[in-house]
Amino acid sequence: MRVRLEDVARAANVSPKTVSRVLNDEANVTDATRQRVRAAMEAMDYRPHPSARSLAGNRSFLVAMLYDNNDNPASTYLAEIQDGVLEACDAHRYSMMVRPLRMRGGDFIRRFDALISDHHPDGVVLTPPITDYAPLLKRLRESNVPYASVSPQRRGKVIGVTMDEQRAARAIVEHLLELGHRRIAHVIGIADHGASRWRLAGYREAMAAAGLPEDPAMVVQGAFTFGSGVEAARKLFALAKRPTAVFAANDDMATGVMWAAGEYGLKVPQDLSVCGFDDTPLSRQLWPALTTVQQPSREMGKIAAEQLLGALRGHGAGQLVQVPFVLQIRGSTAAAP
Amino acid sequence: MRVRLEDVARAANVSPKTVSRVLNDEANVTDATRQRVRAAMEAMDYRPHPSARSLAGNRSFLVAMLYDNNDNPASTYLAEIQDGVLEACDAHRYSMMVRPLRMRGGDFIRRFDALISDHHPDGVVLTPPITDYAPLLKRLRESNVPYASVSPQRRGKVIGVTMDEQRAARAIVEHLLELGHRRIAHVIGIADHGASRWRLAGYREAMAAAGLPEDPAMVVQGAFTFGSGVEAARKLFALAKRPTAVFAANDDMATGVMWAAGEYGLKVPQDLSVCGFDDTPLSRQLWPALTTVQQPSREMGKIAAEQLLGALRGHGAGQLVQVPFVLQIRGSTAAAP
DNA sequence: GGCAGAAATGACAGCGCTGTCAATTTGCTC
DNA sequence: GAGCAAATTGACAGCGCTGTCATTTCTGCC
Repeated sequence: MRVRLEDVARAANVSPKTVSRVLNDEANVTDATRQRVRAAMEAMDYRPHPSARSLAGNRSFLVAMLYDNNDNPASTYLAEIQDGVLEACDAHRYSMMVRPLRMRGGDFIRRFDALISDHHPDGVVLTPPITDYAPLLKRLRESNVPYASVSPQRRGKVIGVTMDEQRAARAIVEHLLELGHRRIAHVIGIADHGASRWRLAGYREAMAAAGLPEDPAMVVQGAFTFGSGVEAARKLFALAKRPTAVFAANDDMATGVMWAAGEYGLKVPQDLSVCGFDDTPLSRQLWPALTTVQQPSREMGKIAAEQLLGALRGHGAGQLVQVPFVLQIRGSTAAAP
Repeated sequence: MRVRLEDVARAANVSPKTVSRVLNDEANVTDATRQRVRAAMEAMDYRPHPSARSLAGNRSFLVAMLYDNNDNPASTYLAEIQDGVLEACDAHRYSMMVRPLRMRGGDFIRRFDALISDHHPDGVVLTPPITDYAPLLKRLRESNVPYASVSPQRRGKVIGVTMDEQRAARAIVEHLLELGHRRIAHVIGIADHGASRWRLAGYREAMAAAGLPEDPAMVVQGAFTFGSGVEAARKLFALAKRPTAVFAANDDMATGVMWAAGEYGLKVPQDLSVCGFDDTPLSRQLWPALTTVQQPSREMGKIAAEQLLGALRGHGAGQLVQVPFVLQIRGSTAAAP
């Protein structure tokens, strides 16, 4: 039979309420009592019943991780974040639930509300691009549900984790500049994603700092997918003065650019340097391997969840933590021809 | 304030217990009453409190999806299964929780027990390679937790979903044979995964049926990773009589084979045909794109969860459903040189 | 040693449902 | 229309915890 809190109380010779206090790390328990109760819990392998705790205490010990399954980034990126979030939740004895929330198609507010009233999460972790949907953020604040973002965002009083995408993008373009490239193209990601904007801004910043005027033909719209990278590259390669280097806003599009280069008989990196962003496993498996920006996704998920849980448990308000990026210079970039 | 079952009961002019009966689709409620209660629920946007239901009814409405985060297959594969499982759970108003369970390192039984007593899932969905760990399956049965597998397994009285991997492997090797290949190599996956065994069996079957004696040098061990594919291929290419075609047990290893081909100056598919298994997104993004076997992962996750939920809700015992595979013939295979 | 105030502990109700079983209504048969 | 079994409905306790508030025990201080 299941060991209940009451059983532990009897074994430790205290009232159930005191065991509850120990369980929840509350104040006003002498160290001696706390020890005794802890020992009894241990000895009996006591496991509190989550539903009973939730019902009586009016909290669920549940964190929901939201992602957009419509135009989400690479699934490996999400999987890594998920792993990190899960690790943090486990450490704090919270459960985690993942929830897709399609942002295209209007009624996401209704679906979000349903999620909240169906599952009662104590907090929510937002992943890109959901982090960029202002109406949802507004709704989150209205419903008074604490949340943390794994996000390129860095403004406002948000808690979670971020990376300086603009500086990373600038750094990778500077790498191309150092290799002697001047005609450097950029393939933009989905327009309304924050990530796209910051990566573009970093590209522009680097080009401007190098004294290169912006050539509109060198900046083409993509959509974060392989196919969109192929199409964007075809436009670039059809130009009279084609670029010698392409910085695509993510690895999938960069892969598309490399594919298109093959079509046009351009050798990477001899004729064309290509770089991406994200450091997906794919980027290492290409030939040549892709120069890209690595972000510590797993760690970011973990940090975001920790900030959220810290705030939930009243340990301060939660921060917006910035993590470093790493430039992964690999075979797809070389000196300008 | 929250709408409770009692409120619905008052509105529909019945007892709380009757509302509960309607909520749980129980028998012995007249159609008229059922209608009335349903209408009241709808009108008040009633959402049962999961913890209260769980506590009183002694079930959690929770399905746990287990995966091995040690040597798991491609994360996209898992992500797709997860999506399918989630879809089925949502449809039946169950929650889903994903749980990594590292199989290397012995104490997975203890960690599994902790998972059960911490979260009380009503059922469990197993993904490869967890499906192959007999001790865990034994423990599942002992603890009386219903489970379904997404699995290459096809023997025994298991419920879930399966694909005929052996026949698929045979089919892809037959495709190579039809192209005129005779020296066909196979790169095996992690030895104790069921998937590896069946894919190898399919390879052997096809070769034997074509009257080709098995050449031990043509069968090399891999580990489902890109790197292991590279190494395996190097061994094959170093042979005096190198293969004209390689069938790798998954796409990641096939990608490694293609990489190694580049190192050796072998053109794919002119000098070497390569094929894989899984149809990961990666396989489409290579150049040339990879010939491979597509399995409907998302659908498989959904079916497994549906079988499990059906059994949980007493609609029969649950089946082992077999889904079809699709051979994806793409640019990486061509006539033998 | 006695007293006030703070700290520790406990009693008890109740969170929102469902299981059990009793009470009531319905549908038949004669 | 009485009598009986089956179907429907309801009363009530209780799932395992925590919130509230009352009670007891411990401090320090005069």
